[in-house]
Amino acid sequence: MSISGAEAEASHELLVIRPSKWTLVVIVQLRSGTMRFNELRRNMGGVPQKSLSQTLRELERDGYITRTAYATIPPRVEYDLTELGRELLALADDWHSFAQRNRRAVEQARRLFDAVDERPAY
Amino acid sequence: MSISGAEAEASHELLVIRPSKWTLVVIVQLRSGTMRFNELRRNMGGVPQKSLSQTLRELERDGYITRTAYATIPPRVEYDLTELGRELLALADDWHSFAQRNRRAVEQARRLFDAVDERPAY
DNA sequence: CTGCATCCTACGGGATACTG
DNA sequence: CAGTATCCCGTAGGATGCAG
Repeated sequence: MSISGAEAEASHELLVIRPSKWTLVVIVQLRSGTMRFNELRRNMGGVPQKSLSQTLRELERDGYITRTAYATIPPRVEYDLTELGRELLALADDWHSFAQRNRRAVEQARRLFDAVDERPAY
Repeated sequence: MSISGAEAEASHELLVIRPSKWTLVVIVQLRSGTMRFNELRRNMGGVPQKSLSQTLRELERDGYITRTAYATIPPRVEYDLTELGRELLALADDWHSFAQRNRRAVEQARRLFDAVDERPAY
């Protein structure tokens, strides 16, 4: 399988792998099951309501999560991963695993790179 | 393995999975081996020089690619994947594969979602 | 050929206030 | 409780011109 092709296609495909700041955080939060809006909000630290709403909306739109609203007072909305969402979760885990394994190496590489103040003729 | 934890930690980890617009495009371009600057540029479509430079610099800094400059006239610079870069390439392939498999499904989900103009009480 | 410097615009995303 | 509306700002990133 080769990715290289028309740049438009490449860009298009790669768009899928440039999630917004909070998308994958939501995905991993829903790992253990159903969650409500403010429940997510609390568990995700300082995420603004606007960002969370937008993220949830887009995830629902793309079919990664479901949204179930109950017409009670007070209102109550539950979010869940779909099958597709669980696949995305698997990918997120892969990335996280990768990041965990190589965090030190990358930090070290950065320090080395930054230490070379004599970087001539770029 | 659980991702959930302090939000700061989660954010930090997830930073690694929010590459810039061109990072993964470069990575997949280097799949087949060494490439020069303008060679990359041509194969990547309309990428501005600035963006490509920045991307290459950061990838080098983090240890994903190597940069070899030859002091010839005209100058010549070659880029290559490191071992770490190849691991990143593997992840990129996973994402691409995922995107390929589910492109239709996501498009369909979007159409369905957008078709519901009666979405009350969000 | 391989970059850097500059300018400019669009957009993500945070803070705050308000609503059903 | 679960959002929307508005404002504001930093930064990504595109276009252009210049340099070694």
